[in-house]
Amino acid sequence: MSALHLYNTYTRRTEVFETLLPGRVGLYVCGPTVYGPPHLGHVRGPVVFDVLRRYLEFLDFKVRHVRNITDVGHLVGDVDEGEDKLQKQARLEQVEPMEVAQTYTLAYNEMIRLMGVLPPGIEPRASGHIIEQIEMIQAIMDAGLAYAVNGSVYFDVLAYAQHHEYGKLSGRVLEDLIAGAGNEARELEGQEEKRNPNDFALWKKADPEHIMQWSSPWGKGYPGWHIECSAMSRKYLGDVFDIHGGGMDLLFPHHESEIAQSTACTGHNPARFWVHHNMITINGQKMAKSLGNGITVDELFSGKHPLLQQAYSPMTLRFFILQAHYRGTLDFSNEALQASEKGLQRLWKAAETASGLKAAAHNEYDVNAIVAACAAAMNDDLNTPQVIAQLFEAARVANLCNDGKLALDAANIEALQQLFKVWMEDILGIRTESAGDDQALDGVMQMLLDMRAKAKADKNYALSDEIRNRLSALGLVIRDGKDGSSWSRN
RNA sequence: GGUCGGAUGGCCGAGAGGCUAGGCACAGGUCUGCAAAACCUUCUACACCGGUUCGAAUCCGGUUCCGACCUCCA
Repeated sequence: MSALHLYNTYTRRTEVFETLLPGRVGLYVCGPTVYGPPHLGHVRGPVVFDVLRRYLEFLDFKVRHVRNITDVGHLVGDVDEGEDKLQKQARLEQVEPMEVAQTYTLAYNEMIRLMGVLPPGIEPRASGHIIEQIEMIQAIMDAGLAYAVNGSVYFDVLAYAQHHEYGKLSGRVLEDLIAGAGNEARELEGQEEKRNPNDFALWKKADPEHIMQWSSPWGKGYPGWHIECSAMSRKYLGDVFDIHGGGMDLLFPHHESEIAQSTACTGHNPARFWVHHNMITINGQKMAKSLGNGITVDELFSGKHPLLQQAYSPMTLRFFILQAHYRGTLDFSNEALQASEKGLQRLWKAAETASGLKAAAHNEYDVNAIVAACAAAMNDDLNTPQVIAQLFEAARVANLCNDGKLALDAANIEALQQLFKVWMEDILGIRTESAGDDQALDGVMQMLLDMRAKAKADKNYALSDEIRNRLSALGLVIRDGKDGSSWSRN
């Protein structure tokens, strides 16, 4: 494909990506609710949309990337009678809600930074945009599509549905929702206040003991979950913007409600493209805190979890995520992670090999064919697995050339080097993790390698083996190559 | 129960009417004091039953199994 195509959940079709304004892209992505340590599932979205953002920038778009932090507003919804998620956690830990939010916001950002995710241009917090949310709620009320009851405000789904489609994004039929509404599962707090069980909260009245609360025209309270994204995306990207992204589990009710809120307020679906990534599963099941099968990112990086056979590096995780298409589920397993780890190392080595290739007078391989294939794959709804397959083809070419089995001229060698730089590093964001940043250690290791080389030259194998074995016991592996030895942490 | 999506070789995962996905593992080879590593080569699969077609993993119908959403969720 010669132009970027994206699957639009709203239309259920793959469409040519066209921007509202020439050369500019407004991209809003739903960020995490920061009430616990980030797990594997939290990290897929940031990586997927980081690659989208990088690719858009590669295509010379100026991207305004907004990713929010939800630090207020989620209702627990079950036995806790609408208690705010953040507040609940805070009570357990005996700290301020904002302290909890800050702790996990920092943890989240640190984890994805390690994975090479570029920071968004704007990272708004829900708690910092209460005024905007109140204004938006007021506008929806002014439009006659929301009502206040006893200090809370609810969105009037039935009134809205008279003039707009409700349920299109998530493929839901309102009649079915109404029919299913009587089910036993719907015992939400405040249900008796609603005109219709499908109405959702825009503003919730807070009890006096509720720590997180703000003044509003309807009394002290706090905003509903869905309104924050509507208010913040509108503030920074306008009434209508190009791409709204998030996980598929947010389709309903979150994104459906966002569309309803924005439409009620501005008359428009806020996003031209709705892009959703699929879930990470473990043994075929969604990873979720409530299911107790979550592995935190920190546990993955340290290897400290019963399900983990070893630690996996941040780039291994990134590579693992990108080896699957973003709209498919991705099943976690040690075997799969280990396969990614090895494949990634092969790519890195090949990139290094490519940087040292010597040009031949004639040429036997057209590297630009690989480049074209990479572009076609990305344009086809971000098919990163195919881009990676092309990178492995490039690795093969680099290795063959290095072995003298394939001739490349200067132009093609240059193209090959650029291929790794542009497609692997810049666009997929896969960068080398340096084995040791410790210069002293590097120096010591080089000294030992030199001494061992001398021992080998003297056929003193007892000594050379001792050096290798003792380093191995320390977790430092020596590999003998054709052009000398190298080392790495196991 | 409703809505939607899946079932691909030992594992992970692309593709989508005829043409190699790719990675990992396995096997063979090159290299090597030994070992490891690295590199090259190889391995031909699409849940089941019907149908459409010159031709189906890919389209249609049915069956079985799995998952997601419908309630907070990346």
